[in-house]
Amino acid sequence: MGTGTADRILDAALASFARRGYEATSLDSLAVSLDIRKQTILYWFPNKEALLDAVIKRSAGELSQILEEALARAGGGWERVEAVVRSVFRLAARKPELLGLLREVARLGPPAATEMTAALDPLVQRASAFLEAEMDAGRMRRHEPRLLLLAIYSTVIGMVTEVEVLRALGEEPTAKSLVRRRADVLALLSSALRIDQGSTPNGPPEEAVVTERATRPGRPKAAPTTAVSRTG
Amino acid sequence: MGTGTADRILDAALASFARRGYEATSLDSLAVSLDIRKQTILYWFPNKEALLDAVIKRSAGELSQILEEALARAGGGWERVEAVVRSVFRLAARKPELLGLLREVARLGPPAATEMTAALDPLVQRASAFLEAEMDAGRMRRHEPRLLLLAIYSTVIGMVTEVEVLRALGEEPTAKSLVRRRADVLALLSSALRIDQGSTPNGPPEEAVVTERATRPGRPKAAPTTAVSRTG
DNA sequence: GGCTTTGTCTACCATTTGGTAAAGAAGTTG
DNA sequence: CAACTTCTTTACCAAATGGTAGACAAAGCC
Repeated sequence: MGTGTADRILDAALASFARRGYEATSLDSLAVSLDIRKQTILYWFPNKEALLDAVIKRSAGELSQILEEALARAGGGWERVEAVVRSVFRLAARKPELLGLLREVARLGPPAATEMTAALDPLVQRASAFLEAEMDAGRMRRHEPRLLLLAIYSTVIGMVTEVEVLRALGEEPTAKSLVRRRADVLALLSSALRIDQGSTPNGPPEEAVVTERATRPGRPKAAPTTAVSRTG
Repeated sequence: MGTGTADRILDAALASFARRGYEATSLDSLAVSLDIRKQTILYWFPNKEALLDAVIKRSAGELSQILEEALARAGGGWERVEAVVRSVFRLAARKPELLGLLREVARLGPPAATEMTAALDPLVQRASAFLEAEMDAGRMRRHEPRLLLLAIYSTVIGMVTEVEVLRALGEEPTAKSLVRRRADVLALLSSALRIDQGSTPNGPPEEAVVTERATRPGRPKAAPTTAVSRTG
């Protein structure tokens, strides 16, 4: 990441906006965490909202770049869905703030959300068109593409950012759990969307199974001790 | 809802916490919207956090009551999933604040989330056990029950509360759109989870989706004491 | 009537917030 | 060196925030 002051501020702001929320982040606390004075922040960004805007702009760029690259590497058909999902999960491990910010901005609404929306719109359009094409080709079950996209978005983002709900379900937010969640999301999406399940038996469901095996050999739902009793 | 001061405060707080968020809701603005003084709020609730707690307690109770009733009326098997989803969508139309609060509390984390979690835990346990039983009975595709639950939760809540994402997708947050979304969610979940044994007596899933005759005939008189029209 | 309880209010207050003004400090350039 | 630009700081500030203390009115109770 950047070494310049502005970049350091953006990093800290991104982290705090994502984890604590925009309103709950004060310029002072941000400054303290960076060991600078609040006025330095206000020198680089005229006010708090401008800071948020800058964070959104940079993050949206990074986000779409990551997804674009994943798509560029990916093949066609279902592979593309998988590539995107994997990218998001990788991001959840490597830079969860980006996804946290996405969630926060969606909560904040306009004008913040408008900017994020605009930046990610090309990807949304591509995804929408892709889903429709897949349906037309008979490789996916037919649904309203936009709503399907929202369902996929919600599921993946939920699996990755809904820490409290995960906790409520007795799922710890560890790296190992993340891998399991990824496998499950892919399996779930596959059974929800794919139509070709009968024809190509072994090729497609590949990586998900591979990574899952990597977690632990004997994990067949032993359900040790408590099912769920997280009442901390 | 209640006519007492405490109840009116709870109503307004619920609405504002859900729509604007906890931090963005000031006791003063709340008081203004109720045409009372801030100190009256602090008379009934010792501090802001206690107010949030009370809102959560009441809302969690209402929420679980609604779901319990829906489950009590519902039959078995897939019908139960449908009943719950329908309940949530009905709630989204009739009292969206409850779902908004759920989302907000999940964002806030402990201690708020802990309370909500505790209150809804029985339902979570039932749901989890139910899903597992359905899988064991071979009526549902096998997945990790808790993660499946999270996926369902995320999808439904997303469809209902992610206003900004909906807007980004070109989906207007109207009542008509809500009905479409409900149909789509049910169809999606159906194709994702159900193992169709080919002996479905009630026709294809799409039909069953539209069965519910909407609650058109009689609206229950005048709205019971508006739940905060706007806040300064 | 007096006395206490209950509920709402006015009057303050300490802190925090985002933000302004302007003074250094540290180069860069003429 | 002096002027200028770039960056960071100190010194303030007005508004808003959550919260305390206590006056005041209306009941209920003896």
